[in-house]
Amino acid sequence: MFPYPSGEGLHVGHVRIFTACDVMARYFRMKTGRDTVLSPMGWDAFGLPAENAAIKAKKIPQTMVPHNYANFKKQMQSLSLSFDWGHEFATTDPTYYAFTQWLFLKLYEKGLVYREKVPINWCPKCKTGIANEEVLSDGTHERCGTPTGKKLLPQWVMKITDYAERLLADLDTDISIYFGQSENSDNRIIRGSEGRKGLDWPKGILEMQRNWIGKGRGLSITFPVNEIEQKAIAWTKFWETVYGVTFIVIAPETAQKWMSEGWSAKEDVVSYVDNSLQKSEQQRLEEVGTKTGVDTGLTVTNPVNGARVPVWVADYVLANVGTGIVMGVPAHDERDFDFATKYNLSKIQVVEYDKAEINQRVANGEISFEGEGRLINSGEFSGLSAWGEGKEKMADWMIEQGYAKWETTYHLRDWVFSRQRYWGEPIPLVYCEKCGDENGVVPLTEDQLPLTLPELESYEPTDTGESPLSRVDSWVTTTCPKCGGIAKRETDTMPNWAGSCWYFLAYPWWSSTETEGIIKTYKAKSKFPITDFWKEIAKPAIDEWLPADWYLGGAEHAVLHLLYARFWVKVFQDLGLVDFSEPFLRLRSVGMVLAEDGKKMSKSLGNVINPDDMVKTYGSDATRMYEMFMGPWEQSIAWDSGAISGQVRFLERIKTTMQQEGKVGEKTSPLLVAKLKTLVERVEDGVLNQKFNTSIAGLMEFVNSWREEGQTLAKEHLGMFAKLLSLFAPKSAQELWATNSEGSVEDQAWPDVSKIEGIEALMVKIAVQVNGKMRGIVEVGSEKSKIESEVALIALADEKIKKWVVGEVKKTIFVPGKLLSLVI
RNA sequence: GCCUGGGUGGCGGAAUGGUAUACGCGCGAGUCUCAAAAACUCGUGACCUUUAAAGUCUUGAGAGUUCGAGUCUCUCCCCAGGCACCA
Repeated sequence: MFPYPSGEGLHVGHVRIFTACDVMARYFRMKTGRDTVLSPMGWDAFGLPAENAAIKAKKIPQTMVPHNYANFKKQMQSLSLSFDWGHEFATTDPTYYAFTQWLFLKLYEKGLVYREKVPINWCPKCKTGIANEEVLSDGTHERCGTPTGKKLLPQWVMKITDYAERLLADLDTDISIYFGQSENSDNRIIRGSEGRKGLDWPKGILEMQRNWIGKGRGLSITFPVNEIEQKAIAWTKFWETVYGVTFIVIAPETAQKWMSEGWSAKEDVVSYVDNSLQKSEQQRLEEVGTKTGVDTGLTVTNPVNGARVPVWVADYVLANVGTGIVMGVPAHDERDFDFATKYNLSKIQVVEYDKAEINQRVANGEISFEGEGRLINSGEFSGLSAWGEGKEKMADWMIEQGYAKWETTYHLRDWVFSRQRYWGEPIPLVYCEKCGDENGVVPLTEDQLPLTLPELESYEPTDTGESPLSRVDSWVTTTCPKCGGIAKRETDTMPNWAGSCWYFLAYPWWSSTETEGIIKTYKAKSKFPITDFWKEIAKPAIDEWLPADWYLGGAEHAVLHLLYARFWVKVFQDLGLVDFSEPFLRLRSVGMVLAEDGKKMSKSLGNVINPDDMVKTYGSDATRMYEMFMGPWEQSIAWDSGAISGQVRFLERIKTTMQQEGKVGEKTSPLLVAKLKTLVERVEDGVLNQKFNTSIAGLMEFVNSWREEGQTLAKEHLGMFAKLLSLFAPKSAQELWATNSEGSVEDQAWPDVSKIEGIEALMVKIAVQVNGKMRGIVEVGSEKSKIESEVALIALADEKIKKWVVGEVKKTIFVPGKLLSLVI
């Protein structure tokens, strides 16, 4: 995942992610060939943090942002991160965002972007509307931590809900279909992913996406309202309790809708609804648990038994869950129980439980209970099992009778896409009174892209929800692309997710030196420059490289970037712009690097570790090694400034050992031949499973063995070791390589284990157990170690073991070359 | 409440059902030095024991499967992250 280049520079957390990327890239280049690897880097540079920092510094982001990413790049290079810099770009480059705008227009033309005046999440500090995904569960804005509110504003919204089902179902995409598609497929290593169903992503992130999409299958049951022309359609997964409905609750939003459709509600209902709708997200969250509501005076008829029950309005019913109307079944739902108890509404038990105590308390109206039991008070269904036959038969019957129908609901809401801020891609739409659509909108044509962001001296956001761009008359006033008359530009900008929704599609064909020029030539010769460019240049490169085999980054994007990018890719697939439905086949999420005190690193706590200082003090190799060694890569871990000295010592020891008399020679000692073979596999295994700490431990063990008295390494094998080391410590490895060989170690092929020649150690240690307990170790020749009778003979002759073998050996278990277990 | 990870020495952690505590940090002793640092060597889970040998115990708790369990099964406890008035 490309970083957001803040003014503070690289964080040690970035170093952890990008070193891992680098280690893997270096490994694959050696293993499968330089031309099989694309390991690019770019800058996600639009958006709030950069803009806020620029405002604070009284500068313009256009000059500040390039300065920031130049610094990031310098830091990355000082860490020997071997990205393919020829493909570098920033999302803020006009040539880049011409494509972002073009892709936006593609979505627009497909009818997936609509304008609506809706109450949206509003951050009062950043003074902009934000998406649902950007509001944390405590109601604060994920960027700045400010409590958000609601604001009614006309917004551009993306219909991500149209793709809800595919976003959910494709999590189970068989990714093996993608291995084997590209030209480089023969070389792609899919170890660890074979036979896997679904995206090879961390379980937790898959689960978070499933929860966020929140598919629910249930019944919509229609309760006709007696007093006015409305139907209360309640959605439920627990329709088997429908005979227990003693009231209906509607959300304030639903009440408002009914009022707008002609219901003249009582004064207290109107004020309750007004009041609730004004509550901020924060307030509503604080009030969870204390339920309030008002009797509307309306009643509905329960279709299943003709019972008339009252309709209440209460804000514990959420408008965006199901239909915004729920059945009140206080005997079998905790929330309904609380509400009914508070307002003295009746309770009817419709499920009887096995546990007498629970059953009695439900019958007495003392508690609610949800669980499997037998239906009672449920007409012809009484006596059937509540979650089995009863549930099934009741559904069939209600549908047959026309009381209910199946309905699948999703938690996912459409994506609010406009931002009332300056530092984002301008939305390429204009308003023309003459030829606009129902909203007055005309899209720009692609030869007019990029629509560049004007440079402004003052671009502070406003409290009114007006974009800063709206203050720039000269920019806002334009001509209509259709009729040529006077038109006004859209002044909202895109969220910073826009650029990151497709950047991975740009890497394969982007050239930091050539793309701008090529686009110019396309513009000169074609009315559809971007479309033609995509077809002729971008698409073939995308076909060759994507989807991405490995995607490494932080878990904080689980339902933000990772959801949005999947959505766009699916749309692009439908538009024929790409040929795949999932952008990232294998995702790995890095653990956080915490400060030494175990807290999050932050300027205000003064506990930040700066990678530049580490490089200066210990060197880039030791810094990289330490970050890869400090713990399992996917796990959060606190920085330990003492422990990095271990890496410095290790790198130093390699050099001093090499200089010692007799350590490098013509032949490798038998012990080291065997160890080198396992080391190659161990390093490889650690890299492919992101267990870099074990790879490094292996390298250390090998050096420890080499340092033992009498152990010699042949020049050839020392070179092999240098190759392994080069993944983690490229500079030290190159020094080592250069002592005996020409060229650059990173250009070499990965060692082939089967070609490691030399005599291996002859003696093998076999563990001996008696009745399952370890009782000794015997050394036998490697040939004999594979033969049970030979090992048993030696073991039983061993004094230490013999004394535990009292009586007859009833059974032996033998693992060739490893273990002998005797059962007495 | 639900979901997903975890729980192993003083610390970070390692271990296809087969020698638990690899590797590193720290700590202790020693070598070198006038001295210190660095470097190097040795030691370092607990108990018993003057020491050693030998032994016993030990991977959150308890049970089970197995010749053999950190690893598999069940019950429970705790920690971290995510979701949640989701009907």
